[in-house]
Amino acid sequence: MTTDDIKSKLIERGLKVTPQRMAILEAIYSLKNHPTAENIIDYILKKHPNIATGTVYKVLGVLVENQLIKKVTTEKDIMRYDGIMESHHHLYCMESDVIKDYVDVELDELLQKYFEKKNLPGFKIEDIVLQLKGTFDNR
Amino acid sequence: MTTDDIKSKLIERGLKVTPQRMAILEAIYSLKNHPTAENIIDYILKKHPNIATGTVYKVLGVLVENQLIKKVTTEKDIMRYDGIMESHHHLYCMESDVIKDYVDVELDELLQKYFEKKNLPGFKIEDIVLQLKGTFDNR
DNA sequence: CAGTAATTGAGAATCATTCTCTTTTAGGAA
DNA sequence: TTCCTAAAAGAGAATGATTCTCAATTACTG
Repeated sequence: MTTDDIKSKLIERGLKVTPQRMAILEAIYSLKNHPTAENIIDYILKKHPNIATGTVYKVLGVLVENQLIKKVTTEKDIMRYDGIMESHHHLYCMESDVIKDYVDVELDELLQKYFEKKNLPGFKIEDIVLQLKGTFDNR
Repeated sequence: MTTDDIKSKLIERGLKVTPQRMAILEAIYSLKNHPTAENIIDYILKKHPNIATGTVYKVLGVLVENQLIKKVTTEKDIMRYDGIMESHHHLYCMESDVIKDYVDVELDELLQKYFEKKNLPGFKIEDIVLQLKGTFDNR
């Protein structure tokens, strides 16, 4: 993911390209494990000492609205963010709060077929998120 | 769900039976739509004008730890609570924040079988929660 | 019914997030 | 390129959910 790639993503959505938005997107792509706003701020401060906390939250909101990133919720009351927009699920470790991406095309197809047959009356599904809660055995 | 039923649940878990815990559990069972702590406090204040906010949060934490209730997360940063412990999923309406329970034994079996075969290396699944995000058509 | 550890109340403290308002800036137009 | 304007960012106060502290109260044990 180059700087130009990131810039293109913003332009595609009709968003102005600002250094702050570039830096925040770059941070989300670099930081693994679904960073919190705080993680992102810490990361960015190295290169942009003057970025305001409020700006980070504002930009994150804009990026979510424009579907460049996703919010990820856990049972902790801190929001986390995910830069991967392809369909995937999450393995959530309740002990360590680690969230691992879980891509499973076969499962997605299975679920899609299942819900095509079993129509949910009055509800239009837009996204199916499977949260697999558990613990990582080994390290 | 009678008062005695609720009391039994507390005793089963080895928890002391206090009026506050009784009232909070009763509130969660009565309030539909996965109440927030605030919803619960409002509900309880009618009968228990002196209950402290902090107590409600503390009790909610204890009830979650003891598996009498579950936390439910949405993209809003307010925690919601669920008194139904049987396996079920959620239809989450992104427009109205309504959360409807979705019980589907067939789906649970399908998922269970699927993950029995497809072993996830290094991860022990304890709970599978499907969040179906979308919108309710009518109403 | 007394003793004790657990629980609660009251309110301050914390911490993530939002808001307000002023200043700055990106990007289109001249 | 330079100008213009709406959009974005900065600074820091405000908000609001949740947690913490500590003294007073209470549920259960014996």
